Amino acid sequence: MLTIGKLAQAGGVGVETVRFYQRRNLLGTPSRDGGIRRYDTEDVRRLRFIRKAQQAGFTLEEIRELIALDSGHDHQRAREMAETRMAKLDEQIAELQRARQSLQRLATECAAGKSKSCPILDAFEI
Amino acid sequence: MLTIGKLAQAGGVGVETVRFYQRRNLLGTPSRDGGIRRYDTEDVRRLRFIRKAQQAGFTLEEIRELIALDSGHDHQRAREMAETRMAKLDEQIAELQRARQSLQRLATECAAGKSKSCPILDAFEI
DNA sequence: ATAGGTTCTGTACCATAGTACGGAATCAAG
DNA sequence: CTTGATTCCGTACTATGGTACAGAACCTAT
Repeated sequence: MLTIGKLAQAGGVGVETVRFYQRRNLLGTPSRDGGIRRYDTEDVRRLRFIRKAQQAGFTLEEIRELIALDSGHDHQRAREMAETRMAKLDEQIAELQRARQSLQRLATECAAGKSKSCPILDAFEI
Repeated sequence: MLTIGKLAQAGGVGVETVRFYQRRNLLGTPSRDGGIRRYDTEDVRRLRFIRKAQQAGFTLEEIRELIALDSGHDHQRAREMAETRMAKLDEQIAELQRARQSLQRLATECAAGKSKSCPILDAFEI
């Protein structure tokens, strides 16, 4: 059984973050040993789940739902959530690529120095 | 000369947003007509500049700096900022693509249904 | 036994980019 | 001239994901 500090260390997060996840119901209510929280390896797994899911772009609220699905073994809903998230990721990627392209074009024009004024600054002004 | 409401409308933002930009020094101090702010077409251009630069991924703080550069005609610094932003965009795009790929892999595996448990839920648990 | 590190609780604060609201004053239209 | 919209100011609140702190209690090692 781990104290909050050991759990945080094992999960690569801060102690306050564990307490924060607790408040958000991302971690179950731990057993107490004279007031002090005691965690097990399941909690470590849970903490790592949260970090991996975050990397996949899920919000903490979505992660809370995924955890609930895990208990209910609802594969269907999990697939749906993954697909929704992928669609969002595609949208975000496309948006960033558009931004990147227009910025690239402007920087190139600016480096070419054909116009008197800087196109990076100008371009937005239209 | 425009009132704050007309300026907001012209820039496609809310009145409160204009006041917010004012507080953040993204818009200059407007002239007053008996206490009431009066804006000109330059302010409309400025407002549109802000929105375009936001689309390119700049934060309001960076936009504040770009506006200062515009006054100082500092092309060099503007190019640097564009390049820094592009590098950040590349990083963000790569990160999202990694997230997308691992999610895709998981969803495909889940649909295939070879394993008893859902790989979307499992995969994070390792 | 005592010092220093952890943990407990609750609340407040950080950044980011706004949005909302109360109450007073003023402006425009009928 | 009155009604309704707009503007003023300051402050507080939203969402997201934490981070910090105060003051007390407790745990561990010397």
